[in-house]
Amino acid sequence: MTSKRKGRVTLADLARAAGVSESTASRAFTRPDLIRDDTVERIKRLAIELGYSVDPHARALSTGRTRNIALIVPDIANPFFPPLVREVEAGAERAGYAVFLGDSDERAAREKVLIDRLDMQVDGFVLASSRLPAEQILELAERVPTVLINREIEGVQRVLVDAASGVREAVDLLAAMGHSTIAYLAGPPETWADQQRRAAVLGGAAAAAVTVTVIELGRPSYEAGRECVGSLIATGATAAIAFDDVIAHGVLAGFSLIGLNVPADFSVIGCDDVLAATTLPALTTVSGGSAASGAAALSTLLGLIDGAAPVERTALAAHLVHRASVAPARNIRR
Amino acid sequence: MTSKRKGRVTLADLARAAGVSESTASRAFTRPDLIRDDTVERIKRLAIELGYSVDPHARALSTGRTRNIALIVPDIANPFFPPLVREVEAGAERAGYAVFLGDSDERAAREKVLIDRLDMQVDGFVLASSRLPAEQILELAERVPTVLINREIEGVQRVLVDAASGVREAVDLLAAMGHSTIAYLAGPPETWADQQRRAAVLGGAAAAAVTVTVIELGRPSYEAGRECVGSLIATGATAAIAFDDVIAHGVLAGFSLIGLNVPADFSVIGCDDVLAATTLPALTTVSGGSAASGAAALSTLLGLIDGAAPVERTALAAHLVHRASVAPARNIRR
DNA sequence: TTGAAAGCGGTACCAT
DNA sequence: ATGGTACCGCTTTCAA
Repeated sequence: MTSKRKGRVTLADLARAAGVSESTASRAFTRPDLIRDDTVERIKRLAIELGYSVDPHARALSTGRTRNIALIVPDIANPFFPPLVREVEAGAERAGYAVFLGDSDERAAREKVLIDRLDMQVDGFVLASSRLPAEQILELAERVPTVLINREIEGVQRVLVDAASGVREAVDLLAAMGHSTIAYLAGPPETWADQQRRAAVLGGAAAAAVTVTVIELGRPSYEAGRECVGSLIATGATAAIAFDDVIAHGVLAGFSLIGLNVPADFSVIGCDDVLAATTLPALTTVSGGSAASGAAALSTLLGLIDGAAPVERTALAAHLVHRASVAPARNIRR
Repeated sequence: MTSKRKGRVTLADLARAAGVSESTASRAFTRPDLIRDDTVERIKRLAIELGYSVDPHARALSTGRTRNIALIVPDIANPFFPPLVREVEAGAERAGYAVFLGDSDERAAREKVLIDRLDMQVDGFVLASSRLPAEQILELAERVPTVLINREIEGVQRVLVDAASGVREAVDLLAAMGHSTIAYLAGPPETWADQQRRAAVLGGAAAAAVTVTVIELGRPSYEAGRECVGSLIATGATAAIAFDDVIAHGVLAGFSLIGLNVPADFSVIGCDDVLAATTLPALTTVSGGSAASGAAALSTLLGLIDGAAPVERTALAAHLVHRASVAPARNIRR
């Protein structure tokens, strides 16, 4: 029993100083209603004076509750996540929870390892864009409170950024602008977000009678966007909807590099609205709310932890934000 | 004693199943060298079979070590931090540590609260760009292993991105390009990073005989950068060095908005190199290594935790990365 | 309203 | 090489 850090003040010390039993001292914090007011006050005063604070481990060992939660993201460097993390963080702090952050590097195996390491140390999980197979998530969720962000699994609490409606708007806008051939720059096909957006583009295009070519990009990145411009033009499309803003941003750069003008020569629409108006031209995008999804997931999780049965599925409406990267069609090849 | 989650397998269960004492079962994991090889193997196999895993709280309570660390940042949404977080995260996982993330929202008070909440739950802290008064940091550091990033306090372990040399290069480049009047777009004056960069600009300018005006911007943001362009031009400067890339990016937008061309009409240099070549024009910047500082801080912290006495001060050299936002001077006013 | 004492799940010292 | 057992610091019956 390696004694802990420095001269930590324990509950026993506090109780002795206050001339009460440990039970009473403990209750002064956990069930003050059971203790005489003046006693409570005396103990609390003494606690501050002596610098006492409860040992979370000891408490957790005895209660089984940790007041910690875990947030797992596939890539903290992807601009979609920082605002989400920020909200979870802020909300957790308000509720008196601390948060473990795990970065799975987009790999299911790592995600699993992170979850296992954290499992016993938290009261619940928020899994953002989880890459784990559904069975594993189900198994986890029935054992410990778990909320998914942008992953759809029946029976598991989840918060979904419903980009579909916004993507429809995007397709309709392009159609209205005379774009009869467009492209969808796809994200990781294993993600719910891509599946949903892809379906929305395809569905919307069919309804509006526009032709769409899907270009697979793999890991969504600025470079991938920049480099796909050649094949993009080759499809004969006059406009593109990208899986996310990062890709769209790259596309913007790609066009600029070859001397083509967006939106005059080609229209581009992104998703997520995480770059705000910081691109040139300002990116027209489907705004869903990275931050909002974080906030929603957190409150759902807190509800779950407190034994409530929150809405199992929360859909956050997304809508198209018109900025400057879309204009009427005009054939760029001559 | 609210029993913990579901039917957790405890060490006692495992020991019973293996027909050994708890001591032996425990040692199979912590000191396998003390136990007969076949016994160790049998216990470990059984552990997997039964789904046993040690309870971190119980272990922490008894050993005083948590295998957790805390990372506190002022704003996870500031692009300087995600790569840093990523590195800390990755390194921690490799070493078998989990990481708590705290976002102080640039406020010392919140930072203090976060630290207090996490204090007992971690083996050490990494404080990035801490806003806390030096005494508080010193007090913390002498009680628990602590490493600072971009904060200079004698006696406390720290990792510093030494932008000075890179900033000098920047000033020299501008001078060589004929810019005789430049501006420094300052960051939060209470941060070490700003103090250091400001001094480097001022010092470098004096040495190169160029005039420099400092423009105070407060919280560094894209908007602040975009909006300061007017006053920037009013100073008569023909080039600017910004506290960070985010501000520089805003400045780029500001110029574009009023129809001025960077770098033809005005040269801009950033700091941190977190936007890579994603701006238009690609931003010339002082590259310090957000990621590198995270990695360095983590290994320093692990050293500290293991009782080593690592170098107290690690300076990461920064250098100028030439991209496209700088060109020879040319008076923009006529 | 308060106290005594039995855990919570491990670790590590002291024996054997 | 293994076992017995006293903690680690707190919560929570059960009694008084």
